[in-house]
Amino acid sequence: MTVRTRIAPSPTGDPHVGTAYIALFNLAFARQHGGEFILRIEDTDQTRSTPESEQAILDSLKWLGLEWDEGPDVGGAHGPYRQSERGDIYKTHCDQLVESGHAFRCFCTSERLNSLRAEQMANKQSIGYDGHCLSLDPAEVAQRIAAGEPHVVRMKVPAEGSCEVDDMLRGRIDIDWAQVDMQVLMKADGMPTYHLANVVDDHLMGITHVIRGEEWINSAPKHLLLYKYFGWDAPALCHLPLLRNPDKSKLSKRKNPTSILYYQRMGYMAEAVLNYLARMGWSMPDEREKFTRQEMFDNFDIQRVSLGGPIFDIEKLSWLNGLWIRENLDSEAFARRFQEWALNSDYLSPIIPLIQPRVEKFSDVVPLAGFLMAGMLDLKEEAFTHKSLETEQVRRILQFSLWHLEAQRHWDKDAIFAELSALGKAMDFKIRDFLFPLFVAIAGTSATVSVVDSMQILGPDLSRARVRHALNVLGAASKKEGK
RNA sequence: GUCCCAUUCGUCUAGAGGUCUAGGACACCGCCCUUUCACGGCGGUAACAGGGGUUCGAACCCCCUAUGGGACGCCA
Repeated sequence: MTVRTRIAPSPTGDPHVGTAYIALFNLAFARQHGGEFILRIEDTDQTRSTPESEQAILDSLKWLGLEWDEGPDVGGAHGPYRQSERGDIYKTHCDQLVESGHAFRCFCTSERLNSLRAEQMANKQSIGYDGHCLSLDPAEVAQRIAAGEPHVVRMKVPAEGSCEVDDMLRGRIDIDWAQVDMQVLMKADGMPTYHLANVVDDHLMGITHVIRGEEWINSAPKHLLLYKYFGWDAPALCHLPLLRNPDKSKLSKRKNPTSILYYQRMGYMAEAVLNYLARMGWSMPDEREKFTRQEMFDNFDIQRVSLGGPIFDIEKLSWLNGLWIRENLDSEAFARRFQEWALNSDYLSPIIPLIQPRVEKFSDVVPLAGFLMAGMLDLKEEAFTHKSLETEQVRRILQFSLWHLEAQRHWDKDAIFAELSALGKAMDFKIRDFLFPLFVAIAGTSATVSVVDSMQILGPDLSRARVRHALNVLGAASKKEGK
């Protein structure tokens, strides 16, 4: 048995806890059945993954104690096998589908597709490709290809009936073929879409079980149909519930820290984070809350997964982490772990040049740089009083900065500074005034080291969380200055 | 808008027709322990979304409604 999941690196390079969640259940299922677990990085678009973002997610999963098997090299154009020289397996398979009449070439422009969509939206029809190029004359197709006209390849879909999707947890799900779009398989640039790549290399790699997030249920018919077109056996499918924000929407960084790096920086133990993730939608047969990775694997039963989307509750995670710290670490281990967390040279070396010029005694270090080893700061509203800024302006600065920080893709100090200084200028503040609220939000005081350096060191999620916290301390930005 | 998935205390969950006056955990409240705080111990508040069936009997099965979420890209 070979189980796999696919992960997409985040464009910002932040490894998402949802990814770890899915990976954990894949691993548990595979180990429970003595099978392999294959992890593939999926990014045929290549807009998300860079060597750094891929490494970041892999490192985070390792930190959590998750492991995976290599699996065979099937020569895919992407993923960990991107380096492969074995040629384009997707093009070959795609051509095969065109020849067998299961797929067709489509020359429609994106303008036509956009207006089609707009029209369907206006007429309240269901949205999808209208089959415009479905029955083009083969001679014409050949001619247009020869002329170098850009085109894509789309899969054909049955005109009527429905697709039966068998989900390991949900049983049978019927989806009408009318709901299934004639999915693009091969893009105009010659890269496969996720759907094609997914099916082709899963088959080539001998995948027997696919455990993925709930958001894929609707595309399951496309995948199943492709297996059928190729004449291959489809793997068993399992769709796990999605982790949620406290407002029940899909867990997102706008509302929550979602990066594994954040939990690392906050000083959670990997064992506890993994333990907590395991409790999302799953429970031990004896209902105990605290258990190790191995204990989970020994008792794992995927049928015990509950389907309601669980809300990621940081308070309970913290409680669990406290249990781990108190019960599983003796003084020596605690000392070692703490040292690894706070005083390792990777973390410390970028900090030293920042603080060394500003201290007179070693005893100045903790008061000056302690905020770089803290979680949320204990801020008071008074800390934000400034000689020339009104409270309302402080709020606006923090709110706008937060929005910009949330959108920040490359989290390094130069990029952050460029972004903030442009924003400050646009809002017509002097840069030193503009930065003041951010100093307080990030460091608790304005008399400290560079705020953008600090943000880089703290990382995006923790920095954003602190700015968010500062806004909470100041009250909602909309609230009018009355007192 | 169309389709799909879900719905047990505020939150995570146990519960596979009778053992459910629904159990555990987090959070919250109270008491005890304690020079403080935390830890720990004990106790408490708090839920089967609503309505119809099926059945001798329903949290559990079926239908409808409601609510929440997800999907509808040459993203994954």
